[in-house]
Amino acid sequence: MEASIKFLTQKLTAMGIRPSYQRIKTLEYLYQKGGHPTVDEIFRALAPGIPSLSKVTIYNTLHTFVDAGLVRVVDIDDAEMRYDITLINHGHFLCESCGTIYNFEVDIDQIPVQGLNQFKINEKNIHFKGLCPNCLNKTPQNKRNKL
Amino acid sequence: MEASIKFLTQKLTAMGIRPSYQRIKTLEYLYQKGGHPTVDEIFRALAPGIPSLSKVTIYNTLHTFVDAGLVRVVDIDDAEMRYDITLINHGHFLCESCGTIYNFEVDIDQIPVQGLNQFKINEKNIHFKGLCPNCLNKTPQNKRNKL
DNA sequence: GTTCCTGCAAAAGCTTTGCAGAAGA
DNA sequence: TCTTCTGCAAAGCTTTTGCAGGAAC
Repeated sequence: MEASIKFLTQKLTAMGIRPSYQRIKTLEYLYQKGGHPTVDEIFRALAPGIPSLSKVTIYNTLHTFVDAGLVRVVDIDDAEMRYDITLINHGHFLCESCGTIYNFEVDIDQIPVQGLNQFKINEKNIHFKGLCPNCLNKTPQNKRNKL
Repeated sequence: MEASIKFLTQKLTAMGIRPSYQRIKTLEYLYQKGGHPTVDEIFRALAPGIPSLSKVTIYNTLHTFVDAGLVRVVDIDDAEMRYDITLINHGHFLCESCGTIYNFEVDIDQIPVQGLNQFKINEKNIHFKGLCPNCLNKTPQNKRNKL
């Protein structure tokens, strides 16, 4: 996904978010990585380039992004929060062996549900757990230790 | 849901779990309450009846139950884990105003997904967020503060 | 100049671990 | 008796909060 500094700056400004260097770099990482990183992963990726960087700033930045609707929280992981910039309808698959989170396509609005007629739905999440193809091909299949 | 001491004891024994008083009471609470309680909620409910009870025991007990497949972890809540004894296919709806978690019916196996042909799926979760009817009827609709 | 942001330090909160005594088989 | 369970104390970890200096507008 293309993510020039100019594009990122404009994106932030358009959202009413001040385009600080830390925020630009965090947003850039989210676009380039494209996965579902934890705060710690983002921090470890950006820290070498921003020696003064604090993990608190990553927390602050992500909260700002979530409040602005720029990223979404993925709470498929019991231990840590994960953040996801892809906003189109998709589900998440957590491999219980290697811990990788995959996206898969799902038309969330077509899911037939009953009993929510009176409810106002703001957010729909779907996540599966199991084993990914890579781990299925390895034998024996060791269950992932909880980190 | 019926949950006599005898039934609970047999249930635990059948699962290979020693039917201690704490475990019976925890299982009884899960059956009677039927909701999606946190560790703290279970602890506060049982502590008056078991003065010596420790929260650690609730953690141990729930881990035992989860390992045995007796209950399921519901990770719709960012802050705390919730546990759910209903094992039939259903989704969870979190009201962002009052924090209540509702069940709703959904045929999870009928959800059309693409891209998971090579994956082994062990667990399927679906959770929505929004406002429940009770909170919709109240105006103004205050957004729930993060706890 | 004023507002907002960053990041250090510390605190807060949930969960896990180590261990000694108690309970169950 | 021997294994397993309970629960106190303490630690581990992620996340939040308070605050002073600094950056952005």
